[in-house]
Amino acid sequence: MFQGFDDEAAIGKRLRRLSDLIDQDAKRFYDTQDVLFEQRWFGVLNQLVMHGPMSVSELSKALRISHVSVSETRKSLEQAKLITSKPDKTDGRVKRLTFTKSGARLVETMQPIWLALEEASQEINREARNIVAALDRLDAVLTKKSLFERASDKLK
Amino acid sequence: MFQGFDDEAAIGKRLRRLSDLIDQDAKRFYDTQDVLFEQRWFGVLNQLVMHGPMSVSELSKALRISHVSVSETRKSLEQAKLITSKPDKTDGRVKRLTFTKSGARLVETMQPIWLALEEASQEINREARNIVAALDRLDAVLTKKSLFERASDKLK
DNA sequence: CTCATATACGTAGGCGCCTACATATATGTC
DNA sequence: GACATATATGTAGGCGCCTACGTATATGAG
Repeated sequence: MFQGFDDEAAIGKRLRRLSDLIDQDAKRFYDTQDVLFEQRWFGVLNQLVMHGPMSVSELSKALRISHVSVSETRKSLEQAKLITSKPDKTDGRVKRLTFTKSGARLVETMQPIWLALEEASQEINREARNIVAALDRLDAVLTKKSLFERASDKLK
Repeated sequence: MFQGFDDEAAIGKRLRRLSDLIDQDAKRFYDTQDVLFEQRWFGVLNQLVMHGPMSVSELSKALRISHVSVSETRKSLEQAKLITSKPDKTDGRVKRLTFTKSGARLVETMQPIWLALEEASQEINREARNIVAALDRLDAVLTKKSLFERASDKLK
């Protein structure tokens, strides 16, 4: 007969499931605060708050997601009139995203909500005895040698 | 000015990113093995290997994903002629999924590939100093009190 | 036997990421 | 100045999950 594999060891699925749980809870939280907010906006808006205007490419690197995903988020934010794109003065390829007036107002509105989420995350991290450090380790281990390389080695 | 929040503490995003990294690597690995395989099939096929025929609802509970997601995977597996659904003898609502002949053959073909992925996962888990245990802790902490509840408390 | 409630499963539409590809611009070499 | 290569960004289509809703069947109380 065939061997079954321990689902609990399916790390990828567990990461995905926990991520979905957290996203769903954050969404419910936004909903109870009566704010129209797309979760993927947070990363971009947060980066613009911290660093001022940034390009799609810069945001892609800072957020460690593909430039396509950033571009889609930019589009959505522009449609909601929260940010605008301005061409770079010297490089014709680059557009820099910056807040509109209503974007700045939304960020002001979101501050206590984001602070509550941040504090809740810190509490969770403490109770889980530093899940962030564990994710750092996983990140480092996969950077050192990918699952693909490791699995390929096991087949030789 | 507005406060920026530490992206590194955005636990949900980090979980998602690591999950995507692992999924992408697994997909590349399947591609190099010249097998046409959808990643979401693994969980369902693996459960059927371990437990014999199971219903959508049972799989949903075992895999801890929604019954809709299981139903979509069932549809895809049926279209690939790897499983078939049979009505339950006593409960007209229930259909049980079971392997077809080519499904059983695919599982046989996949065994060394899945074993390689499993061994690579165990190696990663060891080097990351028990990421599985850390995910267990996060699971328990969120079960005890959700992000939603914690964030709601912070706003009071 | 009726009816309220619960459960199983399927479809529609959505979310947040991705790869592949295309177009425009920049850079560096010859 | 020409040309090869690199970079920035946008669109198309896809993946794997989700909620909401609808339909069919089961169960238990009265």
